[in-house]
Amino acid sequence: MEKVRQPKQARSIEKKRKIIDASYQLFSEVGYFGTNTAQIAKRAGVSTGIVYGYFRDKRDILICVLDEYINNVASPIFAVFDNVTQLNYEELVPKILEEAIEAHKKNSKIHEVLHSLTPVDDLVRKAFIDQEDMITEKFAQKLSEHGAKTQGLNEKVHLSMNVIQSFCHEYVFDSHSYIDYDYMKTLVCNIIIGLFTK
Amino acid sequence: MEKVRQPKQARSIEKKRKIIDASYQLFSEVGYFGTNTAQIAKRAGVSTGIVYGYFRDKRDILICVLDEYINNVASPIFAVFDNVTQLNYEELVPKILEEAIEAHKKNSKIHEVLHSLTPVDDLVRKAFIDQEDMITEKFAQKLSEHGAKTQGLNEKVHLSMNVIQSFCHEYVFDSHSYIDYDYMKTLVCNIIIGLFTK
Amino acid sequence: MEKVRQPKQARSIEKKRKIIDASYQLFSEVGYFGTNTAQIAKRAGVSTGIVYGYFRDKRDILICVLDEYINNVASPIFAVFDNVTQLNYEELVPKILEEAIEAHKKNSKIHEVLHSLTPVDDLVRKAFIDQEDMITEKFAQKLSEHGAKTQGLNEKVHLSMNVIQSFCHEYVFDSHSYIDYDYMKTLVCNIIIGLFTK
Amino acid sequence: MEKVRQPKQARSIEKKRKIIDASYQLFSEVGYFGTNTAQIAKRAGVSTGIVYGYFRDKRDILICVLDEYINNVASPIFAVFDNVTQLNYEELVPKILEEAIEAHKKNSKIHEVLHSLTPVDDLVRKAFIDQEDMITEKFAQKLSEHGAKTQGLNEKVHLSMNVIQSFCHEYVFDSHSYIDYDYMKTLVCNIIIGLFTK
DNA sequence: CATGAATGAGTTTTCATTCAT
DNA sequence: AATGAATGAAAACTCATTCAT
Repeated sequence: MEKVRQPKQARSIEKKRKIIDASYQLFSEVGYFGTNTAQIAKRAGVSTGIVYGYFRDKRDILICVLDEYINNVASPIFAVFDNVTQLNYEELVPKILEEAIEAHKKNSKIHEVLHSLTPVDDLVRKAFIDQEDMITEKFAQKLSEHGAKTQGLNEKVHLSMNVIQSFCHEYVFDSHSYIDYDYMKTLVCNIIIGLFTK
Repeated sequence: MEKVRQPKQARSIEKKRKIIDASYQLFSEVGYFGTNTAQIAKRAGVSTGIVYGYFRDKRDILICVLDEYINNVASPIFAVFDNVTQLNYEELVPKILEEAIEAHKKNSKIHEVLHSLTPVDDLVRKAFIDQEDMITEKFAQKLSEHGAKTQGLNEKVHLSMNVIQSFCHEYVFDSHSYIDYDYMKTLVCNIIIGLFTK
Repeated sequence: MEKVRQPKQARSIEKKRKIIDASYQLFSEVGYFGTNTAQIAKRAGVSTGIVYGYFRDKRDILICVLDEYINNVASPIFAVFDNVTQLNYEELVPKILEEAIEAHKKNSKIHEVLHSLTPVDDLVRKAFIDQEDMITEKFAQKLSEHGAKTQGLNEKVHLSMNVIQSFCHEYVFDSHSYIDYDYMKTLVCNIIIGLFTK
Repeated sequence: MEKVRQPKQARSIEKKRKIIDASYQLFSEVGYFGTNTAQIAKRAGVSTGIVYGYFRDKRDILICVLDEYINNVASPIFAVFDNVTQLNYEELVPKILEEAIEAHKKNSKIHEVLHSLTPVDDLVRKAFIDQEDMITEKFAQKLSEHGAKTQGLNEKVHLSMNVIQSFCHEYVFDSHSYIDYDYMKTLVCNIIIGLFTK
């Protein structure tokens, strides 16, 4: 017996959107545990009751926000891959890095919040692992399609992803005054290019 | 007027220790928001009331757990640096990496939990930034003492730290079946060595 | 101004029926407080809104279910009385008992649920009292028509009804393994026959 | 992990008592579903929070009230049995009936409310069945100890109990103006005496 | 210092009822 | 008449913090 509405009509879809957006914002601002359903409803401009018309419970909202986030981040990255026609690392790597930075700029706060639930919610943990798997797989496939040597491909791709991720985090939060982030950026590019060309 | 006792006597210090240890464990197991003060008191073998004799509030416990964690992680790393007498990267980097992996094995769960609070608690955020600053500074200083070229030293050190951190995370959680983590480890070593020798 | 529709048209009457039937079932299954109006509407195949077109509120549905129940139980009993042509207790009493058992088998669950509301709803309480009054009166009248001595007739009839009721309850729920319910049935018959013939 | 306090100290026991008493009253007055935990706390003169210090949840309170009720009713009945020295039905039956009426006078309201939960809560149902079993067994045993013929003893005892119960209910609620309850009482006595002596 | 019972504001969630369409 | 989304008051329950002992 499914209790949660599967909104078909435009109005309903829009309202579900509003709730997800409100939650997305609030989770970004004050975290999951710092947000209550009343705030979500208020921010979304709906009543507390209707929230439970669209979502089973608060965690269900979290899962939807998570999906949203995964999409937001994955789409632009995949777009980059899709536009690759030939393997010129000197060109490709910086492009991916820029894209990743953009994605981080938009989503870094929610990323932190969602990732923070990883130790405490298995579904969230799994979602992050799956996301990494997907990106790694897609990237590795692209590379081998274009004739990259498969020696340790998965490991190289995955490691590159990690390096990019942690760099983006640094770059976006910009917390260390003694770091020249643009210089760091070239270091990161060189590392990754080196990984695949040597 | 300071309300929170500064325990001088051995018995008091020991009790404060017990509370911190209990919290450390519980936070690791079920997270900060999944732990309540009654559980902490029970695990520590003290009354709920006395917890507030040693700590201003729950967050104050968090801060102490954070300090504890910072020490646990920083000490062995610093110890490695202290034992360095000459700059042989081929030797030094793997040693540091092993040390970092060990530190992660012991502290990965609490690390995740504490780090998860950075988006929501400025003091926690600052503590993590400071920790990174300290490690970076100490490492960079050591390197320049031993005659490393200072060209982009901070950036290289910081980046290395990031790479090591994210690798350790991967290594410890071991979530991706298609990854040969030992091969990845050599990749990481080579990257870092390359960073400082080319 | 009466808000609740008095449905005149066939379709409307049928819809009201469906709602009552759905409620009857649900109340039987999970009780009055365990049933919500959304479930009723769903089971009846109507919208939640229209329920309030036919009923003032949830209690109003309860009252209608109660009426339904009263009819379901009273009709067969009265039918038995109507078929009585001469007073042969040895024949009549077992027949009534069988009829009562049948009525209980069909309605015991809803009976319990509705009766359970007597301490909390005066109208429900009154309905049960009225039902007993009606049955007692009808029965007593029948008996005096056929020349029964009127000495304590009401009391004897009422008591018989009580005995039958509690026995039927036992018989239907069959909760006590050490009881031979068929033997008990003969005891009950004898008691009642004795009541009127000695 | 037991969360609910097992009060050892006088003060605590007394407070648990107060909560049970308040619930007993409120359940009697407005039913289980008509009572909320705030009312219970208020009536008991405690905070809402502490209620959950003594009881797992609202149903746990119900179970305690049920135990209380079972005791209240069972004790005086058992007391009667214990004082029986020889089997003089003409004497014994009226005495038991009087005792049962007294018990009903004190507990009829809560009896109705608790019994009303029978269709909806298996533990409550079981408690009532067990209570009947206990009384039946105790009574039957007493009778056979004193040389009563065992032919259909359980059935006779159980049936007597039912008759007494339903009569007491009638007697206490006194809902039917056309009934002479005292005359009815003699009928009941005669029925039961007849059951065991013929 | 220490206890653990007590507080009560705050949280998630439900549901009878209303209302725009 | 009919729909079903929307409302919001109220419910059960939690927990950081206080306080009488």
